[in-house]
Amino acid sequence: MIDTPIQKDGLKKDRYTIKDLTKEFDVTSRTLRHYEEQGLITPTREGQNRIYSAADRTRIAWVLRGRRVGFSLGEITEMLDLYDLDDGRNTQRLVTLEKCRDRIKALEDQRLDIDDTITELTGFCDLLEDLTHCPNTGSWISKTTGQKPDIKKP
Amino acid sequence: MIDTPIQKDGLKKDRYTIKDLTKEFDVTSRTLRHYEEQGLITPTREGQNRIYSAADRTRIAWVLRGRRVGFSLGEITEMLDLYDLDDGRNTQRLVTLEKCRDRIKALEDQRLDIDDTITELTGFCDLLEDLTHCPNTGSWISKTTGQKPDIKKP
DNA sequence: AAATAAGTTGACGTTAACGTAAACGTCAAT
DNA sequence: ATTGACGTTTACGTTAACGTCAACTTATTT
Repeated sequence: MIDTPIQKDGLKKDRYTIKDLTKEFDVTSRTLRHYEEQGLITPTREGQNRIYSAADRTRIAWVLRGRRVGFSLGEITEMLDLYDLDDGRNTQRLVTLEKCRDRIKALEDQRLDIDDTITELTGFCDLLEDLTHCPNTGSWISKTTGQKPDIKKP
Repeated sequence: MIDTPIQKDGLKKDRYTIKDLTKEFDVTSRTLRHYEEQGLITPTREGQNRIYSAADRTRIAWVLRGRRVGFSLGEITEMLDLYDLDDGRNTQRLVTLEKCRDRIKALEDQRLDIDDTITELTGFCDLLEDLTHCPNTGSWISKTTGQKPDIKKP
């Protein structure tokens, strides 16, 4: 779960300036305005300045997490819209449910890809650790087997 | 592991046309040429036509997997270069090893993000499944608790 | 021979996700 | 009252990762 912000006085914060959030999430203000342009967040105004709510903050966290795992802003919009049960139609609920499941499936596939990549890279690390340079021949050999490794060059 | 291509005659294939690979990976030829322009693959030529080796094919698989998990072509180039132990310097090996570990760390972080997202979406799915529309009030209530759900709107 | 298919090389176009710069408002502190 | 720090809008610029199109060559089929 995305953590709830707690103030020093122990209250949940419900007011954030743009600076607060750029610092917290390490993004530029341009980025937050961009998300606003795209309709991903809708901060209120105080005079001319933007004031972000706790809900805005939560959505920003969603967006950034989505970006990190490779989703486009459009896809993230879709995902956030899933939470938006507006009218009371049941078909709408079922469609939302299906989309939601599709998203989960995509994420699970992505997870498999990541696991595979980690496995490959880890294997390569092990190989690298085992390698040592042979000054006689000028090439690499294995510490354990004394043999040349099987490294494929492009 | 990326699977090794086996022909009908049981031999490992070492010659692929561009069509072969576009079909296998479901990408356009433009994409493969783009990867070549970026130096990610270096197919040989037969007359004017490109001929891809098994190594090329393996690299393409890497690139596409990398793309799926959100890496840029530049980052993927880096990752592939990790496999490229050129001269015999040990420092180079150590640098490679470190980069490799960094990549693994990044991938593990990404997996955490994915798991979190899956958890949230799954929780929301459960909530959706439990919901039913109440014709009297015109709003949604829980089948099990009979209460209104806690859906946060933006 | 003519047509069709599949490949090639430029080279310009497109989209997403911001970056960046200009020109201005506002408020507290010096 | 002026200097910063922080905010705003407007709008053009940039980068990555291809798409798209034109104008070929080359091989195969009719």
